[in-house]
Amino acid sequence: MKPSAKLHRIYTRLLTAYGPQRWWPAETAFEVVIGAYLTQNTSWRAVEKSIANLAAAHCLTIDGLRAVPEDELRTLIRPSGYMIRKAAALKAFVAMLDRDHAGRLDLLAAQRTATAREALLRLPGVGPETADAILLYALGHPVAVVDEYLRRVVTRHGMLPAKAKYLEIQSLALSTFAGEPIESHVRHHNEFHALIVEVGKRHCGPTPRCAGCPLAEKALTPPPDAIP
DNA sequence: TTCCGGTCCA
DNA sequence: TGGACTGGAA
Repeated sequence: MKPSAKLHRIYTRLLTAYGPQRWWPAETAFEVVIGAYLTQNTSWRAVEKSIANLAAAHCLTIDGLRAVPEDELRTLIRPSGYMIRKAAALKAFVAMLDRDHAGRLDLLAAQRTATAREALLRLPGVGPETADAILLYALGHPVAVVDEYLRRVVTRHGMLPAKAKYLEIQSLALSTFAGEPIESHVRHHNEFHALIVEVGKRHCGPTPRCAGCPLAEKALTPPPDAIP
């Protein structure tokens, strides 16, 4: 089976097993941006604590984040770790919005996908995954988010070699929905990444735990007599 | 100790 | 390509 077809099968199987994930868990697009920074190599549970701190301090908005002193911002986001570089990175994001987009997230979102992605990648603390997460979940652009979980799934299931790069994996993920209507791509990529994270947390950690995984090969490839 | 919904730099 | 970065939970 072609890798893109196999990945599509994985998508439908995860959707059946887990149901829609309703991502990204946030009230506003800007809160998505903050969460995307804070969750870098950090559990979402820890991020929720920081988000609660920021909400209480009215720092979940652009104006709030611009106004808060950086040392106070560090204290607020302490639960999710890397407080020094993440505080500086969040300040740099607001500075970029102010300098290039009149302090408005929607004007950044209005840029072409490639243009917005380059602008994001120029920022400190934004690598390819954070850039794509912001593009997809905060700005509504149809891009695939590649994380360590997806890398494990596609390599462990033999769709790509173990040394596959970010762009190779992203290219595979993009091709998975190439046959779907263009207007559905954002929705599919949204759901797909969320489902990959879920199966990753449950089964595809550094050491795989395949027992009960909806993607276990037996479950993924049913015997011929089970196919109508 | 290991692991987090990674990024950066030598 | 390997380590440092940060704090907290299991």
